[in-house]
Amino acid sequence: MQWPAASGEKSQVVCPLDVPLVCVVGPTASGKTALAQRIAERLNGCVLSADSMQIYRGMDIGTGKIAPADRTVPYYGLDVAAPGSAYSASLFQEYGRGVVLRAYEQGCRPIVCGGTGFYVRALVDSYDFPAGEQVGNPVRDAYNARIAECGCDAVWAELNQRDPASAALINAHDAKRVVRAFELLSEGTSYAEQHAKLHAIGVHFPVTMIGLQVDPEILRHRIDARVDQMVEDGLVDEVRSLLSEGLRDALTAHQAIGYKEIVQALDGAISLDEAISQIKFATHRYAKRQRTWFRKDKRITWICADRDNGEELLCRSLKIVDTDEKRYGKGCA
RNA sequence: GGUCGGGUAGCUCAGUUGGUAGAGCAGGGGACUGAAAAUCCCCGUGCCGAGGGUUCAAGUCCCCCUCCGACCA
Repeated sequence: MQWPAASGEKSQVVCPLDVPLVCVVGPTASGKTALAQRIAERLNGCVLSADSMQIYRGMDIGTGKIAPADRTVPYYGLDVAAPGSAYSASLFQEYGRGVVLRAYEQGCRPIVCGGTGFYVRALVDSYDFPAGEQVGNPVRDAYNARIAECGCDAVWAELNQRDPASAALINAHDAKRVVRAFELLSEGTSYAEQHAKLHAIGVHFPVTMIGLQVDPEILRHRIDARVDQMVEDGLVDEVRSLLSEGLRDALTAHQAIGYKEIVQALDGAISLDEAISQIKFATHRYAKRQRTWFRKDKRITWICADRDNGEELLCRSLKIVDTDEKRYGKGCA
């Protein structure tokens, strides 16, 4: 996997900014939001959340969305979509890039707060998503139905007939990607073709990436405490009210950790205690995947957030931002 | 005190007629171009409670001890 060069290399920059775009990344419960907000306060900026679930209106407690009363700077990327709608990385790319450019125009510095690695990359790197039906894609529906009927392996075998290059890149059990491969074929491209571009991806915005690193054991305890707090704060009621708005049929929102489990508890399939412990375990695994995703991005400067020491984290972050700006400034001159 | 269960991987447990152990969960690692909090791939040595005995060979049979649970007193 190739990663774009450091932000200082201007030649690759498609859409140059005056200064690098600051991104705070890291696993869930690492303290991204608090740090991003503090940085935004200092830099006279705003926060752009890059989070596939906080994007949904009404999903507040379970996604760890910062409460309106606690917001000290303008926020973007929250409550952008209805929970029933299907959002995506490409929609976020379009939205997020608009936010970034508008903010710079207005002299407000956006600070990206990213939990969804794919969204951050779609925003910041030169991903080029092919055109096609975004919602209610008939190809997607058709192949999902086929997989439900014949099993994923059989449908993968069919893909292997039509497009062996793509099939070779996709595991025969990976239903999401098998379906996506057929979608891409219907759009005149292929999974293999798109995948090949990964190795040559450039940067769209120059970035300063700050990663919050927390010892896994400490993070696990923090997650558990946070889940208990969410339940105390009324997660069950939130899910109940989302159900009345059609959460059950929501393609994406229904997959959110903390929501799908509570839905099961409300249905009586599992007890509330079981749901709570499942939410904790699912969140641990999610944090592990986030760690894996961000770990390979060499642009990230990691800072230790084992302890909740906001001032220290802010100082270190501002230093990183400052250093990067100087380097970038030099590159431009 | 007596009877019966049971003590095997961090947890819940499998382990066939004796051939030195294996699942699920948890955990770890990895992949990822329009669902990404999704989806998928890889990773299991543990005094088989302690001690003794039978046997070429014991998690598995016998004895004894110990701990937990249930029942009877």
